[in-house]
Parts: sequence; structure tokens; C-alpha cells
Amino acid sequence: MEVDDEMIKSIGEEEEKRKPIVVILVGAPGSGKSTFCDHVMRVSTRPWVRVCQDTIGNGKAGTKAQCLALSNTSLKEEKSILIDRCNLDREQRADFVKLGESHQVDVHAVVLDLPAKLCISRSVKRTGHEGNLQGGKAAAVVNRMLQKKELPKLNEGFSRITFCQNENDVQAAMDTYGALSSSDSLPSGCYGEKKADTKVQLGIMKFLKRVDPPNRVRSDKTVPGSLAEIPKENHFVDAGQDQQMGSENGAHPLDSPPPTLAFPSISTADFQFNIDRASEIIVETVEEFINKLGNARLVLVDLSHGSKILSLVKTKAAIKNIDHKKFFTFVGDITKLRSEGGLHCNVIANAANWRLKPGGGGVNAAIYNAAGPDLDTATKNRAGSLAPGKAITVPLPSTSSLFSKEGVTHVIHVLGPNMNPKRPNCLKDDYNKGTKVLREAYLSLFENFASIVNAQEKLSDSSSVKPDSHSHLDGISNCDQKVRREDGASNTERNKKLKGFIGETESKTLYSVDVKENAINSGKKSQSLNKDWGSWAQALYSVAMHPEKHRNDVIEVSDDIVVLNDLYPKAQKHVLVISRAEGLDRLADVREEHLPVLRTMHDVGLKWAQTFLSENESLVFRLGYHSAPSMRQLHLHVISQDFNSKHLKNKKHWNSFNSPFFRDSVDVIQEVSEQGKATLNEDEKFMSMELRCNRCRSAHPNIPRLKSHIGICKSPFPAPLLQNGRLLTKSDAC
DNA sequence: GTTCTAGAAC
DNA sequence: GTTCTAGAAC
Repeated sequence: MEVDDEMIKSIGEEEEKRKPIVVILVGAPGSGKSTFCDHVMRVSTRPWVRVCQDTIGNGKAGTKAQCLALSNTSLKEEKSILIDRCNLDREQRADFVKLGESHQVDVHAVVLDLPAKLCISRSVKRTGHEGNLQGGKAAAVVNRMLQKKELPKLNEGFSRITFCQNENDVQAAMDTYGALSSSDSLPSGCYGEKKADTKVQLGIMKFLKRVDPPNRVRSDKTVPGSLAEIPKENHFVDAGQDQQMGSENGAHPLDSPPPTLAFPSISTADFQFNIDRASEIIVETVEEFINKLGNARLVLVDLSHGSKILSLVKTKAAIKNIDHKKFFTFVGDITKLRSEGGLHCNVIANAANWRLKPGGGGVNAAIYNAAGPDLDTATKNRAGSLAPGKAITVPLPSTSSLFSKEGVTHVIHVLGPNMNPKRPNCLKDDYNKGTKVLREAYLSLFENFASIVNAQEKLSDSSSVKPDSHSHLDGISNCDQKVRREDGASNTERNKKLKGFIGETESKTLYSVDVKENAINSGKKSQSLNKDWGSWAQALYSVAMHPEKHRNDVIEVSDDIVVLNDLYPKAQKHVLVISRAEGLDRLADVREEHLPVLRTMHDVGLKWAQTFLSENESLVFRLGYHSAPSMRQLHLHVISQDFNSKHLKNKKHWNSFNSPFFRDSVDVIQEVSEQGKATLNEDEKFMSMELRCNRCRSAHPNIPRLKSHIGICKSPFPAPLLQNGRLLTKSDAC
């Protein structure tokens, strides 16, 4: 931003009298509005009042009306006011702009238009949550808000608008407002509007110089800070016309980059696939896929400046007129694209080996090194090997530094054909087969990426819908509060609200329809996303990600968990407490950092058991996890021990709750806190164990006989179950 | 996860 | 002949 010093100094010459102003801050959560206010109020000699919807309610959700009331009083007292709420769209600002007219004062806007990723990371840090889930949600909320962003214009009623696109701009604006004495005023007009901003642009150009010869510098205007835009102008020969920047009438491109897959050239390094043929295949498969990807982008990455594959692909893509906004090449380290390259790629592809093992060299070694051991663990949980031509998606645990530093959420392992006689499965010179396999590899890679994009779009929809349950709140203006809520500070109200759904077992039919639809959808869209989970196994995942779409089945929802009645209860009372953490598919994924989730799930489970116990004292509850669940998404079973259900039909049903395969929640929590993970008794042998009564331990030849026995057995439960709170009875609940 | 059903067990 | 299990398909 360029503040005109001379103009500032000329202020206040005509007016000696104190004249308050209204400064409306405009910015997403995490853009620095409160910091701005604090700074100005600390250094200024002018009396300021900060009108903050977050704090105005004294701990409760503030309202816009309260903010307006405080604004009116303050202006009457000749105090200037700082409106500290998001104010991202015109409608949200309108009432505050009107204050100018009613109090005959100037109304200014200070737009904190910082990169989305910065706002997101601040939002996450501010609320003290660094985990995957919270981070992802904060991101979704901030992104969603930014989509609705309407930058202020003078004709809304502002006399002055200051746009800040980076920290320096913000500092300058804080200095400007901080320096205002009671009688000063600032000149009217727009300041720091988007144009080729030297400060930011320099930073970008410095980077570009490093990674690519800088002989294609564009002179047209760009959006500073919009890192998503970087590659377009630099990585294709004849990148062509400016297609994206035109922000003529205030329509600004999003600050958050679209979903982006960075991938190395497959098989052309160690596997010695002919580079020219490979470039053909890349361009062809990209061309086939690019239009199926919405606004998502594909980026071919190579470390080397003189990369032959990049230049061949660039040329061929240009000939085919492939949209360079959606596909471009990039020179850089695939493990440092964001931190060193400023290119945010949420998904990266790994040129894997068939054993899916770390090390070796090249991209595989680099990615495993950068990701840390979590990638290996996560990969092993998905698959043990990979066939040439195939790809497999591995969600990156939030503990991985690739996740935290680079914003990579998924790694897709791809195995291409090998033409190198010194490596396994060499095709010798069979390029017929090699071409087919390489093509298959790229298509599989892009398909996996498309599945991730689909899943993330759904997630973002979900996050944007959830706050609507607070429909009494004030839409976007409450965004700061919403983010906080997303982070789990206040769930009780929502929980209470939804608790009313309990007992609506009739809704099962609806749920079953949902499940079927979901199965069909995921069968189509996510076929390759989770090869190890059948399409039918996605139902709980779907509920966890989109509880709002399953209102009839969900009996409780918070930021961390969803509770629903098991669709096929195996006992009189059988509910599932499902974690909402993306990537936490099953007990095997649970690590020490998930302890808070486990404890929350346990507490929620206990609460439900107690609720049921208060309705029926004779029940006994057990809380636990299946060692190897059939359904994706970590879920805690809260199940009464009568097992009186028509849905309990076979040995597996029984043994999954009555053998070591069932892991008590208390034990899981203890093991995870002591050993960092839970013991899994996954062996199939537990499923085929003889059928024994859960009370007297008597054996029974088949399910019907067992069921008739347990219907009458009144023996006490075995001693181990009575210890450590594994069983919950009425007396425990009191 | 369930459903369906062939064929084993009774 | 009927009951029950278990594997395939979804």
C-alpha cells in the first residue's frame, strides 16, 4: 500500500474541533482486525472505542444490534469507533456505514485483504487448536467467507478506503490511524488498491528468478498475495493472454488456491522411460482429465532448471491449447513447494516403488523424508504394495511436517512402468506395454486426485452449512465467533438442541436410503480414493463429514463427534459415537495426539449410556472399538449387554462384541496414553471363536441357541469386565 | 456393514 | 426337510 504522506500531514488544518470517525474494518477471521484496533488504541491520542461483536456479549454471542448501540453511544460522546467484525459483504457493512449519515461523521473502511492461508493459520493458532480437524475446519470457514467477500467501494458511503494486502500495508495503516489526533482527519479516496504492488511482487519475482529464467515477466496488473496465480504467468512458454486477473469491478479472485496436485514425471528417471514418449502421455492424459477437475489444477514438477521433460510437456501442452491455468509446469522441490516456491499444492504425487517403501532415492526418498515416519505408517495402513499403472491415496496425518509446513493433505503413490533392467518388473523395450501402463498410471493418479477434490468439496460444504444451525445469529458478521465455535468452544447449546432426536428410530429407513445413495456416489466418485474401504463402508464417514445431511439419524453433533443410533443395533441400545476427524478411519490410525478425541468420544459415550440407564436401570453398557471395523471412520460402540436384537444374526456379530476383537474404550485410552497406540486384536480367529455367553461363559453350538441362553442367563459378568469401569451399570451412573 | 443363497449340519 | 453357516456380491 502506498500511503501518501504529504496528504496525511496536511490533515486537520481546517478543523480544530474534535470530529469522530467511524472506521469499519473489513477482513476474514485471522486477518488481524483486533491487532489493528489494539495498536491504534494504544498509540493514538484520539479517544477510540472498539466495537467488537466477539466481546460485546460478555462471553455470550454478541449481536449486531449491540454493536450498533455501542457505536451510537460512543459517537454521541464524540469518540471515534473501530468496528471490529468481519464486515465482508456490503450488506453487513451497511448499517455501520449509515452511522456516518446519522452522526455527520466520516466513515472509513480499512480492508485487511491478506492471503487466506495466513488468516487460516492465525485462526487456528488463536484458538489453540493445531490439529488436522480444527485446522481444516478453520480453513473451510475462512475460505467460505472469502468467497462471499465483496470489497468495499466509495459509493457504499465511505469517504476513505484503505486496502491492505500484506503486513507492511497493515502496519502503514495502523500508523496512519494511530497518528490521528482528536482534530485530525484523513483525506478521502481509495488507497492501496490492487495494482502491481512492488513489495509483494518483488518477493514473488525473487522466487521466480530462482526457479525459472525471468524473461517472461508480465507487466499487467496482478493480485499481490494471490499466490495461487504465480505459475500462470511464468511456466508456460507463451502462456498467453491474461485470463484471470481482471478485478475491474471489485470481483477479486479467491486468495485460497484451488485444489492442486503436484506430480513428478513418472518412470522417466530411474525407470528410464523414454522422455519424449512420456511427455506425450502426460499431455494426453492431462488433456483427458483436465475438464473433469473443475477449478482444480495439475502441476508437473521437476527439480531441475534444464528439465527436458518439463520443456517437452510445456511445448506439447501449448500446442494442444491446454488451459495453462489448470495445468502448468513448475521447477522446484516437490516437498517444499509452498515454503520455498510459494505454490500451495494440497496433494502431491509420489513416484513410489512397488513395495511402497521409503528410501531408494529420487522423489520417493525425498517425500518420505519430508513427511516423516507418519507417511510410512499411514501408507502401510492402506496397502502393502502397488502394481505398475496403479495409484493409491494416503491421507497425510496432521502430525507430518509435510502437512504442517507445506499444507499437503494427501500423498498419492503412483507406480509407473519400469524400463530399467536393473529394477524389478522390467519391461525391457516393450513400449507397447510400457505406454499402456504409464497412461494407466497417470489416469489412476488423476482419478485419485479427483476423488480427493470431491471429498474436500463436500467437507467444505459441510463446514459452511453447520453454522447455519445458529440461524438466529447474524450471518457473516459473526464470523469470528463462528470460527471459535467451529473450534469447539461452545457445543452445549447445539448438543441440547439435537438431543431431541433421540428415539426416532423410525428414521432408520431414511438413513438406509442415505447409505445406499452414498454407497452409489462413493462408488462412482471415490472408487480409487479408498480402495481398502468398500463403497458400502463409507456411510459413517459420510455422516461424520455431513451430519447436516443426516439430521434424522444424528442424535448429537459437535465439532469433534457425531452420535447416531446404529442402523442395525445388536442390542436394545446401541449407538455409535463417531469421530469427525478426517483421516482417522479406525483404531489402527489412533495415536497419542488423538487422546483428546478418544476422551471426548468416551465422555460422550458415557453420557449416552447414562441417559439410557436413567430410562432403563436394568441395562448394562460397554463402550469400545472394533479392532478392525468394517465401516470407515473411527467410531465408538456404546452397546447394552443384553444383545437382544434381531440384527444379531451370526458368529461374527457376536464375537465382534464378545471377544478380544472388541477393545474397551478405557483400555484403548490407557494404551494410547502409555504406548502411543492401541493393541489391535484383528485376527480372524476371534471372529470364528466358539460362541460363549458373555456372562457365565457357557458355550453354545449356534446363534439361536446362544440367543435363547443369553435371554435368560442372570450370572454376574466375568471379573475382568467388572474392573476398570469397562462395564457401566446403574450404580456407576449414580 | 447387510443380503442372498448354496450347501453343510442336524 | 429344516436350520444354520459362511462366502460372494453389493
